[in-house]
Amino acid sequence: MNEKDIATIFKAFCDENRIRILQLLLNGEKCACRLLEEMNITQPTLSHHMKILCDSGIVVGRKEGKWIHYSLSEEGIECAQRYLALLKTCSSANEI
Amino acid sequence: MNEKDIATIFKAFCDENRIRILQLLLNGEKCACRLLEEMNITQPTLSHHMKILCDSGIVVGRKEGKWIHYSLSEEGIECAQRYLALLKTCSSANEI
DNA sequence: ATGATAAATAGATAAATTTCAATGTGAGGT
DNA sequence: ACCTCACATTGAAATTTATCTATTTATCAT
Repeated sequence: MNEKDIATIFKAFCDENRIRILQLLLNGEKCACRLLEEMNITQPTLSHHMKILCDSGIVVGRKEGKWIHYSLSEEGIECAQRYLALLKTCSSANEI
Repeated sequence: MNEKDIATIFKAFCDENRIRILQLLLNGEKCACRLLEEMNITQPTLSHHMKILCDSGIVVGRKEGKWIHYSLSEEGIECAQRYLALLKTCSSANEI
Protein backbone atom coordinates (compact mmCIF):
# COMPACT_ATOMS: atom_id res chain seq x y z
CA MET A 1 0.00 0.00 0.00
CA ASN A 2 1.42 3.34 -1.05
CA GLU A 3 1.02 6.77 0.55
CA LYS A 4 -1.90 7.70 -1.69
CA ASP A 5 -3.91 4.57 -0.84
CA ILE A 6 -3.44 5.14 2.88
CA ALA A 7 -4.52 8.77 2.54
CA THR A 8 -7.63 7.64 0.63
CA ILE A 9 -8.65 5.30 3.44
CA PHE A 10 -8.28 7.97 6.10
CA LYS A 11 -10.11 10.65 4.10
CA ALA A 12 -13.19 9.00 5.59
CA PHE A 13 -12.31 10.43 8.98
CA CYS A 14 -11.00 13.92 8.25
CA ASP A 15 -14.25 15.79 7.67
CA GLU A 16 -16.76 16.72 10.36
CA ASN A 17 -19.80 15.78 8.31
CA ARG A 18 -18.38 12.37 7.50
CA ILE A 19 -17.67 11.69 11.16
CA ARG A 20 -21.28 12.66 11.81
CA ILE A 21 -22.39 10.14 9.17
CA LEU A 22 -20.24 7.40 10.74
CA GLN A 23 -21.78 8.29 14.10
CA LEU A 24 -25.24 7.74 12.61
CA LEU A 25 -24.15 4.38 11.21
CA LEU A 26 -22.96 3.19 14.64
CA ASN A 27 -26.49 2.01 15.36
CA GLY A 28 -26.60 -0.04 12.20
CA GLU A 29 -27.47 0.15 8.54
CA LYS A 30 -29.28 3.26 7.33
CA CYS A 31 -30.48 4.29 3.90
CA ALA A 32 -29.31 7.57 2.38
CA CYS A 33 -32.70 9.20 2.83
CA ARG A 34 -32.64 8.49 6.57
CA LEU A 35 -29.14 9.92 6.87
CA LEU A 36 -30.26 12.97 4.95
CA GLU A 37 -33.08 13.62 7.40
CA GLU A 38 -30.65 13.74 10.30
CA MET A 39 -28.03 15.94 8.62
CA ASN A 40 -28.19 19.57 7.69
CA ILE A 41 -26.94 19.20 4.13
CA THR A 42 -28.48 18.79 0.68
CA GLN A 43 -28.90 15.46 -1.05
CA PRO A 44 -26.05 15.96 -3.57
CA THR A 45 -23.71 16.87 -0.73
CA LEU A 46 -24.61 13.70 1.12
CA SER A 47 -24.08 11.74 -2.08
CA HIS A 48 -20.62 13.28 -2.39
CA HIS A 49 -19.67 12.28 1.15
CA MET A 50 -21.07 8.76 0.72
CA LYS A 51 -18.88 8.33 -2.33
CA ILE A 52 -15.76 9.30 -0.36
CA LEU A 53 -16.77 7.00 2.50
CA CYS A 54 -17.31 4.08 0.11
CA ASP A 55 -14.10 4.77 -1.81
CA SER A 56 -12.24 4.62 1.49
CA GLY A 57 -13.69 1.18 2.16
CA ILE A 58 -14.94 2.21 5.60
CA VAL A 59 -18.58 2.14 4.48
CA VAL A 60 -20.41 -0.20 2.13
CA GLY A 61 -23.70 0.30 0.31
CA ARG A 62 -26.28 -2.38 -0.33
CA LYS A 63 -28.78 -1.61 -3.06
CA GLU A 64 -32.38 -2.66 -2.52
CA GLY A 65 -34.89 -1.37 -5.02
CA LYS A 66 -34.75 2.40 -5.04
CA TRP A 67 -32.84 2.55 -1.78
CA ILE A 68 -29.19 2.17 -0.87
CA HIS A 69 -28.55 0.95 2.63
CA TYR A 70 -25.21 2.05 4.03
CA SER A 71 -23.32 0.42 6.86
CA LEU A 72 -19.88 0.34 8.46
CA SER A 73 -17.49 -2.15 6.86
CA GLU A 74 -15.67 -4.30 9.38
CA GLU A 75 -13.10 -5.16 6.72
CA GLY A 76 -12.44 -1.51 5.86
CA ILE A 77 -12.07 -0.56 9.50
CA GLU A 78 -9.63 -3.42 10.04
CA CYS A 79 -7.53 -2.13 7.18
CA ALA A 80 -7.24 1.27 8.86
CA GLN A 81 -6.51 -0.48 12.15
CA ARG A 82 -3.63 -2.42 10.65
CA TYR A 83 -1.95 0.82 9.60
CA LEU A 84 -2.31 2.36 13.05
CA ALA A 85 -1.03 -0.85 14.63
CA LEU A 86 2.10 -0.59 12.49
CA LEU A 87 2.65 3.00 13.57
CA LYS A 88 2.15 2.09 17.19
CA THR A 89 4.59 -0.82 17.28
CA CYS A 90 7.23 1.46 15.81
CA SER A 91 6.46 4.35 18.15
CA SER A 92 6.70 2.11 21.20
CA ALA A 93 9.85 0.40 19.93
CA ASN A 94 11.49 3.80 19.57
CA GLU A 95 10.66 4.83 23.10
CA ILE A 96 12.92 2.21 24.64
CA MET B 1 -14.90 14.14 21.85
CA ASN B 2 -16.94 15.87 19.17
CA GLU B 3 -16.91 15.42 15.41
CA LYS B 4 -14.43 18.25 14.88
CA ASP B 5 -11.88 16.85 17.33
CA ILE B 6 -12.02 13.44 15.70
CA ALA B 7 -11.57 14.98 12.25
CA THR B 8 -8.56 16.93 13.55
CA ILE B 9 -6.88 13.74 14.75
CA PHE B 10 -7.34 11.97 11.45
CA LYS B 11 -6.20 14.94 9.35
CA ALA B 12 -2.75 13.52 10.10
CA PHE B 13 -3.43 10.62 7.75
CA CYS B 14 -5.33 12.14 4.85
CA ASP B 15 -2.51 13.75 2.92
CA GLU B 16 0.13 11.90 0.90
CA ASN B 17 3.01 14.05 2.11
CA ARG B 18 2.05 13.59 5.74
CA ILE B 19 1.88 9.80 5.30
CA ARG B 20 5.35 10.07 3.80
CA ILE B 21 6.53 11.97 6.86
CA LEU B 22 5.02 9.35 9.18
CA GLN B 23 6.80 6.70 7.13
CA LEU B 24 10.10 8.48 7.73
CA LEU B 25 9.38 8.63 11.47
CA LEU B 26 8.81 4.85 11.63
CA ASN B 27 12.53 4.39 12.14
CA GLY B 28 12.59 6.79 15.05
CA GLU B 29 12.99 10.44 15.93
CA LYS B 30 14.14 12.79 13.18
CA CYS B 31 14.73 16.52 13.17
CA ALA B 32 12.91 18.72 10.66
CA CYS B 33 16.04 19.34 8.60
CA ARG B 34 16.54 15.59 8.14
CA LEU B 35 12.91 15.17 7.07
CA LEU B 36 13.33 18.07 4.67
CA GLU B 37 16.29 16.38 2.99
CA GLU B 38 14.21 13.32 2.22
CA MET B 39 11.12 15.12 0.97
CA ASN B 40 10.59 17.11 -2.19
CA ILE B 41 9.01 20.16 -0.57
CA THR B 42 10.20 23.52 0.75
CA GLN B 43 10.95 24.23 4.38
CA PRO B 44 7.77 26.28 5.04
CA THR B 45 5.62 23.54 3.52
CA LEU B 46 7.21 20.98 5.80
CA SER B 47 6.63 23.32 8.73
CA HIS B 48 2.94 23.53 7.75
CA HIS B 49 2.59 19.74 7.67
CA MET B 50 4.44 19.31 10.97
CA LYS B 51 1.99 21.71 12.59
CA ILE B 52 -0.97 19.64 11.40
CA LEU B 53 0.71 16.43 12.55
CA CYS B 54 1.41 17.89 15.99
CA ASP B 55 -2.07 19.41 16.30
CA SER B 56 -3.49 15.95 15.60
CA GLY B 57 -1.45 14.54 18.47
CA ILE B 58 0.02 11.79 16.29
CA VAL B 59 3.47 13.41 16.30
CA VAL B 60 5.34 15.24 19.04
CA GLY B 61 8.25 17.63 18.77
CA ARG B 62 11.13 17.87 21.20
CA LYS B 63 13.13 21.08 21.06
CA GLU B 64 16.87 20.82 21.49
CA GLY B 65 18.84 23.96 20.76
CA LYS B 66 18.14 25.05 17.21
CA TRP B 67 16.62 21.73 16.30
CA ILE B 68 13.21 20.18 16.76
CA HIS B 69 13.20 16.42 16.90
CA TYR B 70 9.93 14.89 15.80
CA SER B 71 8.66 11.43 16.66
CA LEU B 72 5.49 9.35 16.61
CA SER B 73 3.36 9.72 19.73
CA GLU B 74 2.20 6.43 21.16
CA GLU B 75 -0.50 8.25 23.10
CA GLY B 76 -1.83 10.05 20.01
CA ILE B 77 -1.90 6.86 18.00
CA GLU B 78 -3.78 5.09 20.79
CA CYS B 79 -6.37 7.84 20.74
CA ALA B 80 -6.99 7.23 17.04
CA GLN B 81 -7.04 3.49 17.71
CA ARG B 82 -9.74 3.86 20.33
CA TYR B 83 -12.02 5.55 17.83
CA LEU B 84 -11.50 2.82 15.23
CA ALA B 85 -12.10 0.17 17.90
CA LEU B 86 -15.44 1.77 18.72
CA LEU B 87 -16.43 1.76 15.05
CA LYS B 88 -15.39 -1.86 14.71
CA THR B 89 -17.32 -3.20 17.67
CA CYS B 90 -20.43 -1.53 16.32
CA SER B 91 -19.87 -2.75 12.77
CA SER B 92 -19.43 -6.34 13.93
CA ALA B 93 -22.38 -6.13 16.33
CA ASN B 94 -24.57 -5.04 13.45
CA GLU B 95 -23.53 -7.94 11.25
CA ILE B 96 -25.18 -10.51 13.51
C1' DA C 1 28.17 42.12 18.25
C1' DT C 2 28.16 39.44 13.98
C1' DG C 3 27.15 35.74 11.22
C1' DA C 4 25.19 31.29 10.31
C1' DT C 5 21.72 27.81 10.81
C1' DA C 6 16.96 25.80 12.11
C1' DA C 7 12.45 26.62 12.06
C1' DA C 8 8.14 29.65 12.20
C1' DT C 9 5.30 33.18 10.21
C1' DA C 10 3.27 36.29 6.69
C1' DG C 11 1.33 36.95 2.40
C1' DA C 12 0.17 35.44 -2.13
C1' DT C 13 -1.31 31.99 -5.41
C1' DA C 14 -2.67 27.47 -6.99
C1' DA C 15 -5.11 23.40 -6.24
C1' DA C 16 -8.39 20.60 -3.95
C1' DT C 17 -12.55 20.13 -1.40
C1' DT C 18 -17.12 21.28 -0.01
C1' DT C 19 -21.40 22.83 -1.15
C1' DC C 20 -25.56 23.87 -3.73
C1' DA C 21 -29.06 24.28 -7.73
C1' DA C 22 -30.26 21.96 -11.70
C1' DT C 23 -30.58 17.89 -14.21
C1' DG C 24 -30.13 12.89 -15.22
C1' DT C 25 -30.92 7.90 -14.16
C1' DG C 26 -33.24 3.98 -12.59
C1' DA C 27 -36.69 1.47 -10.12
C1' DG C 28 -41.52 1.08 -8.65
C1' DG C 29 -46.31 2.11 -8.72
C1' DT C 30 -50.75 3.60 -11.26
C1' DA D 1 -46.67 4.98 -20.91
C1' DC D 2 -46.42 8.19 -17.18
C1' DC D 3 -45.43 9.80 -12.67
C1' DT D 4 -42.95 9.69 -8.41
C1' DC D 5 -39.30 8.72 -5.37
C1' DA D 6 -34.29 7.69 -4.23
C1' DC D 7 -30.02 8.65 -5.58
C1' DA D 8 -26.13 10.10 -8.86
C1' DT D 9 -24.02 13.46 -11.84
C1' DT D 10 -22.92 18.02 -13.74
C1' DG D 11 -21.33 22.48 -13.38
C1' DA D 12 -20.44 26.51 -10.80
C1' DA D 13 -19.42 29.16 -6.52
C1' DA D 14 -17.43 29.35 -1.97
C1' DT D 15 -14.28 27.70 1.16
C1' DT D 16 -10.26 25.29 2.66
C1' DT D 17 -5.82 23.42 2.03
C1' DA D 18 -1.25 23.16 0.00
C1' DT D 19 2.45 25.40 -1.74
C1' DC D 20 5.82 28.88 -2.66
C1' DT D 21 8.88 33.29 -1.85
C1' DA D 22 10.24 36.49 1.43
C1' DT D 23 10.91 37.64 6.07
C1' DT D 24 11.25 36.96 11.08
C1' DT D 25 12.58 34.66 15.30
C1' DA D 26 15.58 31.95 18.03
C1' DT D 27 19.82 29.67 19.05
C1' DC D 28 24.50 28.77 18.67
C1' DA D 29 29.43 29.78 17.39
C1' DT D 30 33.11 33.09 16.63
